[in-house]
Amino acid sequence: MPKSLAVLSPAETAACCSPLSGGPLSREQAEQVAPLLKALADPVRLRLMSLVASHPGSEACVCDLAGAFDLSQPTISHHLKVLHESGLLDREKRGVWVYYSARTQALSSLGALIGDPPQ
Amino acid sequence: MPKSLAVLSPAETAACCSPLSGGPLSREQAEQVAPLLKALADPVRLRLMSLVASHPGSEACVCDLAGAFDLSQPTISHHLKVLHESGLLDREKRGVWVYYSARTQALSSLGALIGDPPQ
DNA sequence: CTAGGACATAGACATCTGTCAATATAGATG
DNA sequence: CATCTATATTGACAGATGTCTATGTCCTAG
Repeated sequence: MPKSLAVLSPAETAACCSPLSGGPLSREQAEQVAPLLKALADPVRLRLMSLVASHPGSEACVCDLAGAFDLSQPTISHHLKVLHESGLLDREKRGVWVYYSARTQALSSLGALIGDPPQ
Repeated sequence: MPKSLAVLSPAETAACCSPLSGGPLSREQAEQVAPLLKALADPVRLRLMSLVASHPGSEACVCDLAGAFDLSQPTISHHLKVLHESGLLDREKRGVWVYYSARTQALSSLGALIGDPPQ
């Protein structure tokens, strides 16, 4: 049975209920889920998510991430902001550093919506 | 163990191997997967995919789909083309009608990459 | 062969997106 | 306070994207 949505973030409520082949998505559902996919649908953001998610504790400082790309610091900051605002990354400041952590529940809900078989 | 990729379509090879939190994606991997997500990352295309995937036989004629949207026929045709070219929909002409069918294996590989736990 | 219907393509246009350089903010340190 | 370092914000700009109208293609029916 579907669990209660009351305590879930937007990212989770958007993707928790009905796999793609389990029935037509409503316009409202589609408009909730699409921004999450859009946030992931960029090679840089995909790599950022995978870098964060595969770090110990599923969290990483910006300084751990930026070096992996041939992009300016503001560009990395921009992509992290997109992922954060979509609800896929959490953000926490510690001293001078900012740590981003993966919302693994949002990711798995999203994966389930896209890929899980009907039942 | 990872299955052989030799017989899989681009859509499947892109998403078959390594869940997001299982290790950093390479640039090449990210550049293969991102276009699939981009194809799905639009509310209209999400609904099209779910409409096709939940039709009997996971296939539907354009004429079954267009009525569900308040958009012009060329716009629907455009979105179906995007989904087809990304490898998420197959396309088959039968007489006057064109049937699109969901590549469920591509969908589930993609879902697994995004959402599955590390092991 | 001609006409009609189903779908695709072409071209136009406004909006969105990814990137950068420049600048701002804010915490740590001297 | 003055400076340094880590990160964010701003503004600009080229290119991608979603939508439409107009038109083309291809099959089927008379």
